[in-house]
Amino acid sequence: MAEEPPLARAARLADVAELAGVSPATASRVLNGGHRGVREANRQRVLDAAKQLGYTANLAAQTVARGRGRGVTLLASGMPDDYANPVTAGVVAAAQRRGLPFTLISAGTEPADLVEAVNMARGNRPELLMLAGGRMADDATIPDLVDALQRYEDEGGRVVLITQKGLPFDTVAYANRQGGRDMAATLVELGYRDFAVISGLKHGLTQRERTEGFIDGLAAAGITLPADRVLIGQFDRDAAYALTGELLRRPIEVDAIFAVNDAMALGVLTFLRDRGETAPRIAVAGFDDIKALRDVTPALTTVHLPWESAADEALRMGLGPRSPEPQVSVIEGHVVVRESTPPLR
Amino acid sequence: MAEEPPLARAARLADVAELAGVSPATASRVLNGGHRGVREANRQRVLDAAKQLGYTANLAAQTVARGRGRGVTLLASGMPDDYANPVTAGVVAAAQRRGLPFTLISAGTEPADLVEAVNMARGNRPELLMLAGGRMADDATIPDLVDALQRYEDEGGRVVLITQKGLPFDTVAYANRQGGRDMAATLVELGYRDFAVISGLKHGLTQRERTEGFIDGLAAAGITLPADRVLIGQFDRDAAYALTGELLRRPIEVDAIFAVNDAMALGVLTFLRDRGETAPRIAVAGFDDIKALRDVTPALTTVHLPWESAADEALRMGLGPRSPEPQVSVIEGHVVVRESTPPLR
DNA sequence: GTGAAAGCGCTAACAA
DNA sequence: TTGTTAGCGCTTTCAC
Repeated sequence: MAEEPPLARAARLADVAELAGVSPATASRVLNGGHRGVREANRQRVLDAAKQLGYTANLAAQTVARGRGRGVTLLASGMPDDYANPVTAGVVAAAQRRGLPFTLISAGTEPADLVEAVNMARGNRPELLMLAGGRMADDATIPDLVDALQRYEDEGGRVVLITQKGLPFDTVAYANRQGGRDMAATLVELGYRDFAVISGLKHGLTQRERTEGFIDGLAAAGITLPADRVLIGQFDRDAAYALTGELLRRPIEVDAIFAVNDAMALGVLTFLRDRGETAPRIAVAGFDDIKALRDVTPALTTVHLPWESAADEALRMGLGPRSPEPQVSVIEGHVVVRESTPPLR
Repeated sequence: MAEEPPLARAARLADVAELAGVSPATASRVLNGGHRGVREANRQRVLDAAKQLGYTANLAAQTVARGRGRGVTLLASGMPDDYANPVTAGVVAAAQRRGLPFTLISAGTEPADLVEAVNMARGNRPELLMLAGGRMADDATIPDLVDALQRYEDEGGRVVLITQKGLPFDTVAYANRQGGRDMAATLVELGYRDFAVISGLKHGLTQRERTEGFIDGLAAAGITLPADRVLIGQFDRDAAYALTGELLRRPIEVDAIFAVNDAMALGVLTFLRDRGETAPRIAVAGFDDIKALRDVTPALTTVHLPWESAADEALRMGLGPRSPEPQVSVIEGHVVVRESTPPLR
């Protein structure tokens, strides 16, 4: 039985310095500071001492001393859902590639939660604060949000928005309207004529743009989509499932359904399957091209979005020099046709 | 044009105190410290001042002053994959429920990465450090890992392992062996006789236990599984896809395949579908019951694991008083029979 | 190249 | 109830 060390304390920089026989300043220089001038001999002793003591820099102390923490904090609204949030995955990967400490803060779903989460994130003083997630067009908390973020930038932090177009910060946005339009053109070309759209909450910007783009695209092909063909619910699979049922109960012809995201498309697909394949098979298209759906049958026609490069772009923006005007980088997707929308006839 | 404030600084506690006309100590008491005795009048003034200044506590400074940070840090090895890591999701949710700041650190896939990540996490001095992810039985870095974690506990931090059974720390483990055994019993009962197992890396503890449990279960039913019926590859979908092809190329009878996790089962399912449904349909079973697969066809028979409550249990352990001996909490799953394993005949 | 010393923003004894 | 005073561990001028 070894003596139980009753209450060890973490080794501090001072301990390392002492053991190495140098000053804290020197130890700091070799352990953290840019590899400036420290004589090789001392350098080695410090390194040895650090290893021997199992020294780990106290990041909090560094943050205090330096005035700003290292790393990226991603604020994602809502919980990580089952269809792995591709944005989060992309950012984690991108941050990892650059060796940046990554912190995920997930805010609740209420708009006010976001503001609160931003303030909490501010507390950590990360060098880059990224916000991801949809936003409501009529959100009353936007001024507060902008205010909090603005404050953060004024304090020297950086802010990058992903998906949150229209706010005065560097932004990576997806070409939602364009994608919707392209999808419409594609489906028309495949021979479909009677459409319905399964969309999310009325005021959500993302779904709204995708829906509008789709309608535009149909219009360009000479097709008018009656307003009652756009069904609205939550932005998720279950809502889509329910909405599809509602849609098919109506006495109308539908040969293709466009869901504004893949999760919802999955709901549609599942509903269609559950009710049994009746003769007139209905085509389904989504938006996002999330990987978790690649094994679904039938394979889903959707708008592919390059998540990884989008995340990379966001980091590039946020880590680069700050530009006087907010930059907006629009990421374009492209339609991928798969089995869920077979050519008609 | 408003004057550009050239270089604002974040409001500090001292600023708030000054504006409120009280001492920093008092301000600290109302803003952070337990709601102790502060005269209501002062209390209000501090609150007002804070709001007016847009004050956010500098968490790093608090951590330094208090000697320990608040919140939970989850160290997940590997990247968040497409089949949303259920452990991560569970912990995020559980932490959120308790209002605990949550940080996710994702380590690389090499064992050595884990150790490094632990040291990095130590730097943040979180009150609770959780490790999730599989572990190799023959991992040479285990002593280093244990050492780093031990150190952390000695310094006053808490460590909880999820899934990493067998290390001297509080642990939440899954009843892998049991689940495998139950699955075997279930399949036999359904009438299956000729089995194959698609498993992951030979030295992975999780997959090994599940495989052994399955074999035990078969044995208990009087069935011996030839060693060559256990195919081994990576712990993921793609490997399973390839292994299934390899398996079916052999001149043997197989009427059911047990994959050691759902992601792999998905690979099996997809391969089976891709090659076209030939007459003798092969049953498939998985393990985990991840939600992302709930819409797969045929619905997957699998071992359900209660992720949410497991995460809750982990937090409960880690946040509660430290017990002299490491606690191990075993979470049991149960077999859920779905369409992928129809009763034979 | 190296060290002394002054902070960074906050908390917590201890007095008052 | 409130303020004073030391720190917490680290970085960073600024001399030497």
